[in-house]
Amino acid sequence: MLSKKTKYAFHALTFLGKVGNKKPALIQDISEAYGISHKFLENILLELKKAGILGSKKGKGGGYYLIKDPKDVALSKIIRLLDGPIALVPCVSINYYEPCIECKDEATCGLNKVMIKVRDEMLNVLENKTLADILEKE
Amino acid sequence: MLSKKTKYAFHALTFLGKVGNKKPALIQDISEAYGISHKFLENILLELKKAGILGSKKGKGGGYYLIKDPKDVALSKIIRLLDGPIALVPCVSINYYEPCIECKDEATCGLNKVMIKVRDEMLNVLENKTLADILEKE
DNA sequence: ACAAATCCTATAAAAAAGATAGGGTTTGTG
DNA sequence: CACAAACCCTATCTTTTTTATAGGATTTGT
Repeated sequence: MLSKKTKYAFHALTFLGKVGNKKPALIQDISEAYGISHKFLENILLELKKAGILGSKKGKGGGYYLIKDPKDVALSKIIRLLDGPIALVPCVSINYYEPCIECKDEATCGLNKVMIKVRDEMLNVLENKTLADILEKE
Repeated sequence: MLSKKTKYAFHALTFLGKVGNKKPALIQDISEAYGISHKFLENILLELKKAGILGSKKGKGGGYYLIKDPKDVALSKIIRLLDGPIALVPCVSINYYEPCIECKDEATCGLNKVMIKVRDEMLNVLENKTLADILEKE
């Protein structure tokens, strides 16, 4: 399951996508819209900013806004940023690869093989669906 | 990612599948084969037994053995048993459904829609691939 | 000058996962 | 029968991860 962090990120991005046009929205407004703790959301938005997805403006009239075109923000990007690997086992992760400690030989591991298949099917959706697809359906 | 519990379950099932023919194998032997703690694995095998996937025999010459035909053990079954939901958000889980607290209206939630798609693609693999597929590739 | 708002980092609290402990029960064998 | 082998069961402990909070620093508009 996705962490709350990631889910909240998606909701916040959706909120900002609806506001649109680089108009800054307040953390406050987003957190109230979804009943998310202000401070928790603050950390999340900051990460999204550092990743180049959001921009921000300080002081009165400030807030966060979407920098990227929603159709250029793949779901996979957000998940990887906040949750880490998408794959179900580390030994088939593309971005967070690690050998499985209990596995002596990856080449002859049957689990490895089927998990590659699962990963590919997940990525097929998550890399191709974007924030724009979420917005379109709201 | 899958928990270690689930990964270990897959490895243990593979081990037992290779032994085959309802010949009981010792916890000890499985745990040594993969470097898994004996006691931790014991709990896992017990759960698999309670779920009707494994059988066991006590006393000398005892152990655990596969009750089911490997091709009747879908990967999804093992994951759900030990890890819970396969879906990435609770509001699209088939077996562990829960509404998302931050979501006011599921019907108009864009995230919900794309996550149904992800879930279906995952299930398409996980319901159709079985222990037999893992065994075949080892 | 002041207030509004983000920025930053640290820490606390809660939950989940991983691991261990230890006695109970069943069963084969001499 | 006695005994040892092996699973059965449930509780607890430890570690890690996740979730949440705290509090001051910095920037900016009026």
